[in-house]
Amino acid sequence: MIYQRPRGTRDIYGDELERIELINRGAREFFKLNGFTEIRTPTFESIELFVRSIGLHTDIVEKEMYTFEHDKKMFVLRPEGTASVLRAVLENGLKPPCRLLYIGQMFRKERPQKGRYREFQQIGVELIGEAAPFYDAECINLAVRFLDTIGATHYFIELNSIGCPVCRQSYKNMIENYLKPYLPNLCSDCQRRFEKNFLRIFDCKKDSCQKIYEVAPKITDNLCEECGLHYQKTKEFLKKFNINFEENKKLVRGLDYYTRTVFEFKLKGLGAQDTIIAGGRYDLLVKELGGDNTPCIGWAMGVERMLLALPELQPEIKKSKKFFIAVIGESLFDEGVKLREMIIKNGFICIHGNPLDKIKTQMKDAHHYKVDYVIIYGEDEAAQGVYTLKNMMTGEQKKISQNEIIQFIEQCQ
RNA sequence: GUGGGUAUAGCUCAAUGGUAGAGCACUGGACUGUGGCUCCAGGCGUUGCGGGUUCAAGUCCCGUUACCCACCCCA
Repeated sequence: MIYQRPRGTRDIYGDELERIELINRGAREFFKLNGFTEIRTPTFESIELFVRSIGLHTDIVEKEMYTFEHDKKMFVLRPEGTASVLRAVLENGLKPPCRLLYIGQMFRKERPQKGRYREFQQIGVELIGEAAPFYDAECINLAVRFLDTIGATHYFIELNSIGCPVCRQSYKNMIENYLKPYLPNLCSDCQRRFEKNFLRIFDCKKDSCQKIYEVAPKITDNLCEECGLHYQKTKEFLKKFNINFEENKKLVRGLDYYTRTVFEFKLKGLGAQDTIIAGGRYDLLVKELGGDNTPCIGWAMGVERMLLALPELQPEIKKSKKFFIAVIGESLFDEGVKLREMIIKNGFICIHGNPLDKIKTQMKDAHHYKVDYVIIYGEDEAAQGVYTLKNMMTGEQKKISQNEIIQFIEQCQ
């Protein structure tokens, strides 16, 4: 093999592509009906946009993003959708509140593993300019109902609140004091997280660390009054929506702009990357990007991961009947063209064989393409004014008139 | 970036250090207007790549690349 696709990329075709398109179409339809507008932003943006939104976690920018320079400016293949969408809202002067849907490829320079690729597709929604807890619940509700329409079921929802900068700061003091005696017992990763991004310690996968965190105070239990109330109301609305969720007080986010509600939809049996939808409230980000104070909430779904987990739960893709026209001899070509037009007009798939090929070759082609019916039209048929219709499943064939074949195609399911 | 596993025909995989094989797929024929079934015929593939050990390496050793899984990270 001389050429190979780059690490972490995939060639998508056939049934898999059809399933992805089915989900995309489903998303457009569903969210349009729920008052969303689709937005398509550039696949690359100025690097400053993401540096600004992600903050001073510069190692993410350097290690995890595809960057390139052009005309002395640095650009980056977008690693996520939210920053671009907010930039577009500000740049185009869209007036909040607005509800936006995006569908597109994202790029992250991570080492690939199960359910993690360097180029992947996300479907995401953002409710921009909505502060009330109802919208936290509504945002999750929309995800649930969308998953319903695409036939996904075996997931569970984890919910938490990580508060605002005020409660986070006081919680930080609390947890620092609490963990100080345990610090030497934590793994080296956790010791680093403790310094750089302390909420992330709860993501540690080591039992020895988790044992300590299990009984440590959680931010969820130490929210300020407003954040606590917001969380309470969110949960009440979720119950009114009849949505089952598990509170996970160790569910956190890596970036600072997240506030209050965070949630993930997870699937068992997916491997280490088991989150199919991740979302949360980000009340600080628009201001961070230079806009007015604008509370927002949204989520994004990884489409490939979704598909990887639920191939069998995809709604059956309707297989349209497939015809093959085997015209024998160039002089009869016009007849085949007419037949094909009629078949396609009726919404069926039709492949036209090469009229210069022997019938045997054309039959083999028909078999190769797994067609349902072959219509043979050669000298014999032309002389008798009929067509030979062969059912490739049963092997039966019969000669029928032009009217009969039109009737057959029109009644074909 | 770190760790473990894997790498043999188009695909899925065999081969106690001793001549590289099978199934499927593919091509042709039996079958000159009929695919699938049956039968017959057709594969010297730099065993990922580069070194080394050995009389002898797909097999052992070192390096390297790619893939898979996990860690880190996760927007």
